[in-house]
Amino acid sequence: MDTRAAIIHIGDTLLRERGYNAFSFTDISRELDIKNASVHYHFPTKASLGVAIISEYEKAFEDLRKESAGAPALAKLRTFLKVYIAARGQNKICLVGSLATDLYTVDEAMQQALGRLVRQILSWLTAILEEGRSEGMFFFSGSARTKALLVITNMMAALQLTRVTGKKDFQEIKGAIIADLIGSGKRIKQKN
Amino acid sequence: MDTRAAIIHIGDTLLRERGYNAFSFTDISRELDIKNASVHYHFPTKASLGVAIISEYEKAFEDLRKESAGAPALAKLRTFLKVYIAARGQNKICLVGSLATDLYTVDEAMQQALGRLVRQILSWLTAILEEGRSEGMFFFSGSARTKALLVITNMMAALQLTRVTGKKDFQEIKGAIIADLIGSGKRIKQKN
DNA sequence: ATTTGTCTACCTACTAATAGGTAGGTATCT
DNA sequence: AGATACCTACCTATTAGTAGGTAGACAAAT
Repeated sequence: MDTRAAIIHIGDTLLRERGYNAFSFTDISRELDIKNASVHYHFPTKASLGVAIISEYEKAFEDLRKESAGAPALAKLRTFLKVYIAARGQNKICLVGSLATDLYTVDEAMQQALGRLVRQILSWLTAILEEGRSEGMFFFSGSARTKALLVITNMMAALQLTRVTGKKDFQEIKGAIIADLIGSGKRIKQKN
Repeated sequence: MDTRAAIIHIGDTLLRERGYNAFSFTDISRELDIKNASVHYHFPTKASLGVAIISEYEKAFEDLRKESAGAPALAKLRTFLKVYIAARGQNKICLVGSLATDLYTVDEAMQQALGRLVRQILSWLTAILEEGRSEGMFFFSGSARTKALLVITNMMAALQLTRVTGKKDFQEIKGAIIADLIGSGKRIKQKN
């Protein structure tokens, strides 16, 4: 693995484990057994590393979206949720949650990159939900975008909250989201 | 206002605006026009201030619970949600969300205090939901605790996410939570 | 074939600023 | 006299970041 990619990977890990203001270039350099100046060679500023990490997620989500393009909505949803399940397995929180907390302490370039990422994730999930509803697979009232906001906030904060309450609650939340969407409770569609 | 209370207040603000690792005793001392050593007089360590801030929330939630004790479940729910609405109005995130992000960078005493707070909030909301359901006011499937996890995660992350997507989305989420609970879509209760 | 120059990826050695925290002194009030 | 609430003055560690040097790879020019 090349150093630049390794720096991004370690930076991402530290960011989601400890938060943006709790890791330093020296933390990264120690992990790679190089000097902190060498990390600055690859990323002149911490903000430039931050933007690179966010961009990596934009790529990753774009890939997931393309890969699952032909699949049924439920499979797409599961692909989407796997991102958070994987994070929970490593006791990491989601990038968006981590950076939203520290939002006003980071560079404007990072804030803008984060905005792009959020819009991308939100539009993907909105499309999945809309598609699932028109397929008759998902049941929910209101706009697909609003439902997407609800599902994303559930998953985002589930990663944070269950650090305190325990991993079992994460499963609970994940299960409830899916059950609610596929209407396992045999709901009747409302007027409106 | 006495200095100790003022320190807690400013600390809370900074914590929820910028995150635990992005504020210092000097930030607080500047705001109060005293010296950083004077802040250390009231709180010997940063962790001790952190614990005091968390304890303040335990008290505040306890008070809210008592105050709303006689009210109907929907009124209690609104009282609960007001905490988050107020935060959104000030562009602050929730304490739990902020500290969960930085959880592994803070003192164990703070982690334990946060655990207590989370259990307290969760048990209050669970009781509200359970009560509302047996009153016939709220409709949801599954356990009240699971539903409480869903509502809390929605509100927690809504504060974070809508820093990026805009305040309107916060209203959207809040409205959807209430509509879902009171079953404005005229749902039919499922078997089980 | 060897010299030359350029590029990459590191290095040593440093800076100014800030962090959390401490020792010990002082003014005021009871 | 003793407690309270501040102060000055300091400490050590760490932060993000910089200046300038070097070893090795590679390609073109001699």
